[in-house]
Amino acid sequence: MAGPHTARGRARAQMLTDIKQQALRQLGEEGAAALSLRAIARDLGVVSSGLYRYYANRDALLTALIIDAYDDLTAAVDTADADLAPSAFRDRWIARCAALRRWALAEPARFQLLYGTPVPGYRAPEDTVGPAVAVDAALVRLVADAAAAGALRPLPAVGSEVLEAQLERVAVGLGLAVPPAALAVAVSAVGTLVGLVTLELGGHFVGGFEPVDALFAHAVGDLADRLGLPSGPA
Amino acid sequence: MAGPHTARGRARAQMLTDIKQQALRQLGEEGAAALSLRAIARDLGVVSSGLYRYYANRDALLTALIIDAYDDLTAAVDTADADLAPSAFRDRWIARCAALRRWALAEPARFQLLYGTPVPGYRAPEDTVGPAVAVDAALVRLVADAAAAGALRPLPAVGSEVLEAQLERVAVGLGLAVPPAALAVAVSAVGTLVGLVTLELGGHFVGGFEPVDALFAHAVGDLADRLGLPSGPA
DNA sequence: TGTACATCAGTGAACGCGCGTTCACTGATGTAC
DNA sequence: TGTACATCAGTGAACGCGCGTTCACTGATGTAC
Repeated sequence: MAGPHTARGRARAQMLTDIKQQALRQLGEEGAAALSLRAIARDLGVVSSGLYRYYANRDALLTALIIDAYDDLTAAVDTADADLAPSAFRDRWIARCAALRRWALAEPARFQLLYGTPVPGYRAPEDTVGPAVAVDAALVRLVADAAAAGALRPLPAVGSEVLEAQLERVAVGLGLAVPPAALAVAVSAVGTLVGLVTLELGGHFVGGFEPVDALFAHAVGDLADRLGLPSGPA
Repeated sequence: MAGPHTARGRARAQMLTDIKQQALRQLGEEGAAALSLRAIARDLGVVSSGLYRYYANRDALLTALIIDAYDDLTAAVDTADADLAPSAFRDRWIARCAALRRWALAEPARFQLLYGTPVPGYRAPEDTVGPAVAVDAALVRLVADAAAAGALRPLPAVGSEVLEAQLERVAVGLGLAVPPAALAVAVSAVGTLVGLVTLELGGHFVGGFEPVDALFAHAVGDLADRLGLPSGPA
């Protein structure tokens, strides 16, 4: 392995990102299933077999793209409320949810890569689990913060021992202290966000709710209500 | 056109469904993007060019599969509460939501065909809009029935003129009388259902909430609470 | 500083495969008199 | 009921295209003495 301080090392790093960048361009135009190493090589002015110096095969490239996408989405969600007062939990929730949608609309193909139909013949390796969970964690963390600040409305128990146990296990897995009932709302909130964005990207709202902004904002506000998030210090 | 009472007519009808059936088998094994006319022909013991007597091209077959899938899903949802008392709105809601999930888990590829990543290069024609809307209508209709029976909790106004106008337009489009605020909840409920099922099919709950039954039931119950649906005559 | 060797990026040809769609055709089924 | 013609299902060959991956190779970049 050449270090990053040799010309080779720098060229290699550049090429790795060039490949991903071209892959993303293709992804945006044709969808993940049509992602082709030969087309990427063509666009880069390189012979297709040359790519195997950088990625072991097509699946390895897909995995890299998936991990990058999770990381980007997590970062988008996590930084969305940077300008808001830490105690403005409701506004922060809204900002984070909106960031998820904004990212998805800006990068539909990458969103579909994460939450759409599994790519035929591709099986996501373990490495993608951590980055995938980080997205959920970015939303749940806010709820945990609100809980720590005593800013969550007390919710009725979930009323299912199985679910209660699962929720506790997941909270531990995330390393976050969230009351089970609140976590249940947060997780199904992730479902709502993913579902609404999926429907929007799939054109299911065309002719009805387009633009979807108002519907999405209402749904997000509703979720905040269920969590009992207060607007903050005003 | 040979009528349906000639040997040719019957053979033709049979072949049309045989093709779809083989297509569904392939869909289940490889995903929609990999659907191939040649493979279907091979499975049917027919030469690939022969299929063009039945479907103008690959897209036409995809369209037929999509419409069938919407129709099946709608039927599954619509008949899910047939055994329940008409006034047991809450139980009926739960039954209908559960039917959607059950159908999706039984037919994951067909669900993804409807709500997953758009098939590359395929543009859904207008004919699919009606069947797509029918699924939503199957869920909203129950809410409309509850509203007509005075069984919906009065909800606060949605607080957005844009959204209010959209909701009214959609209600008219569906031909259903639903208070705007309740329709907003119902539509975002569709988002929640699609999102949770999408996450489940994508393996996002593995190691956390599997089996997802309890989480799903809780989310559906929560939605019923927001609509204020009563359990019925007890 | 200069030379000998090792590393590795990128080439070009090849393997073996798959696809959608068109076209002229043969032979069986259906229709009209 | 029997014959002449029209319809149409299915054939087989072909067009033109794309793909992932392997392999032996050349030539430039890097390393160790």
